[in-house]
Amino acid sequence: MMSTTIIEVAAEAGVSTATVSRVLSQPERVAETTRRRVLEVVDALGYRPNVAARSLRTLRAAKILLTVPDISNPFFASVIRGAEEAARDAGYAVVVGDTRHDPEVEDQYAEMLSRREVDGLIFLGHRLPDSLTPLLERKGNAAPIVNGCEYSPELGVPSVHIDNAAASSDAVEHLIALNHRDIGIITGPPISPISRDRLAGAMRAAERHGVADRLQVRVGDYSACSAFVQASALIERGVTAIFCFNDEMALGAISAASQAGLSCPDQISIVGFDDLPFAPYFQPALTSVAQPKGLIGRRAVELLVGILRGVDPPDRQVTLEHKLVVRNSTGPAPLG
Amino acid sequence: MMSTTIIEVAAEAGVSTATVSRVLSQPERVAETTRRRVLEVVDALGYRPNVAARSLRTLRAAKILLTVPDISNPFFASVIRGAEEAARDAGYAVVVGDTRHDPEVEDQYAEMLSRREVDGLIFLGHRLPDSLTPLLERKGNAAPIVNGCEYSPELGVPSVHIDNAAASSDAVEHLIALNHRDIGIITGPPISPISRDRLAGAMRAAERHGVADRLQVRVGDYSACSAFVQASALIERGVTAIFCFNDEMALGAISAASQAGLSCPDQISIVGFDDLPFAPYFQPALTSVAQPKGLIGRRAVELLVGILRGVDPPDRQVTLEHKLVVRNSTGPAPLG
DNA sequence: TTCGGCGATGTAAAGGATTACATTCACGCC
DNA sequence: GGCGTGAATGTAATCCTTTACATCGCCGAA
Repeated sequence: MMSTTIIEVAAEAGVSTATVSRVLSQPERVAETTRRRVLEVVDALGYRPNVAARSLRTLRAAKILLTVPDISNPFFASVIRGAEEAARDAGYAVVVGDTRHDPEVEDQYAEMLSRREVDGLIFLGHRLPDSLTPLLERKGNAAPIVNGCEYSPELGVPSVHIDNAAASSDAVEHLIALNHRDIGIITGPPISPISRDRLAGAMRAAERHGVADRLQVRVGDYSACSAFVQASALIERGVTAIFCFNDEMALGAISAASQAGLSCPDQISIVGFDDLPFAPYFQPALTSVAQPKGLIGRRAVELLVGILRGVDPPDRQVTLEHKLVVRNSTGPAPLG
Repeated sequence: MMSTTIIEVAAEAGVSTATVSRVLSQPERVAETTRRRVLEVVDALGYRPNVAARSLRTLRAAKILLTVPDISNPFFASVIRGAEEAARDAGYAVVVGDTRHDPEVEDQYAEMLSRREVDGLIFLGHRLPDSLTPLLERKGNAAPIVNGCEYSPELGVPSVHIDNAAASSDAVEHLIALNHRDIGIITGPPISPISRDRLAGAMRAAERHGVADRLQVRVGDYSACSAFVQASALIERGVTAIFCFNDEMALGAISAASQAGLSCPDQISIVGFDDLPFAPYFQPALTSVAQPKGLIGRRAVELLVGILRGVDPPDRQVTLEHKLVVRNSTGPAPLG
């Protein structure tokens, strides 16, 4: 039942536990022959260091917690992958937590940090659990917490994100260039800074072209279902284009358009956000704003690892490039 | 820097560490007044038990590892949610690992079990990492390992799944009832038992109706892209219906049909598998075989927790109900 | 009054790895 | 020959909790 310990390995190899430990964590400090002998015994006995004991002693868990607000959104999957790769490079494992937008669950996960089950936290939502504020105050810039995708300056936490306003502006500019004037927008929940930024960017673009007053804004919740409802309403009010703040909502909007007997892109144009892996396979292929998803994850981890190592990061705010990918769901506005 | 320990709490509250520990883990064994006083101090000092020390002592990590082959597949997201809920009910946290179908990564995650970082493992793929075979041999039925979604009898591991053959058979029966005779199938990788079972079920249904020899089988890899390619080939060979072994591939097939100038469902019918949350929003809304995703996760956890508690599960194989959800991507075979 | 029993609490021994510090030994140089 | 140096290894304290066992009162029964 009880698994082999370092003591048994040491006994079997005829060395002290210290030597065994060194063989495993700082091999260069052990003589070649000894090292080989110890490794043989380790192998023969199937010895695996007990992480609990190790992390008790070292105060390191070698783990990073990554919480996502909705794991069923494939957008986050790519971020997770990028994070895992970077974490592995730095010698950390990633624990993924799905908070389902639930503050209580967020709190539960945050506890893992307080209890030192993980060395740091990357959260992709916009809420920082209350239980972390003491830590944040105590440690200041050294608090091992990083925000990804979203960015709320008031949290005082380093973060990695794109320029959501500019990205959103690009999308609207694209529609305006196609002669659309009556543009509908389906946002995310207003509480999300990401959604606010995107809305601001969209407004700005509309203003630049004098169509701000014709902009029709509707609030969605990032689900296809919510977008279906809102898009139906927008269509009824005569928009010729709809910009959705994520791809899943764009799917709902396309569905609503089809339901209303409008063909996309001939009669209505639809733009999404995130450029999910299967956006090219939607009917029609979706025009969408691409974020460097994997890179966001990677840079967030790098930022966090920097903090954990005690090196002050050059930038506590990292802004990455976005890119509008034009496909078949957008076209010239129908005439008059 | 160092956080508060149980010793400081004990000192502050004027009791022994044993009492503090008991207040936290078996409150009923401590007198009301003492308990209250200790809890106050715990609160005041912001004491959080150190999990490393605890799990070192108790040999329990209170964590379950759940590995998925591809976290970007929303199908798994629902399974993960079900698992998390059940785990929480049982006092466990879930660590999610994305293996990307990579055996090496699977091995790395399996190591977490060997190192006792987690108490048990639920894997949703079809491969059991080699490093676990010793454990499996040693512990036999008591090995804390459960398989979900897939099922390979030869692994000798308990598992939770649907009857994939029957489900697949249902899908083909549906197509045949709509008068389709030239049916194309896009499978998953042949190595996956799930894909083999589904293929067997589809063949059986075709045989029952004497159209087995007209069945055209193509191998996909569960990606929209692979399905696009295979579906294009199938269309060229004149099938009137395509059954894809997941929804993402169905999306690719629809895209291929549209590319080929065929309208779905009028000229070609397409069936998916999994019934993803946004299947209703595809164009056309997708007919798909639904699995009880959340329940799969939940039952897998229950099975695992049973093993961890040492109670022999009533069934080491749990088969759950599937259901064919008919929407607009399937219709009567075109005449002639 | 005495004592068994029981509830509440304390004492101290694990649990397994890391690591500061101590020791040993071989080597080379004066 | 003596001694400093540095590499290789050993000794033992430490990380923080949990828990078996011991202790201490107190109450009720004899």
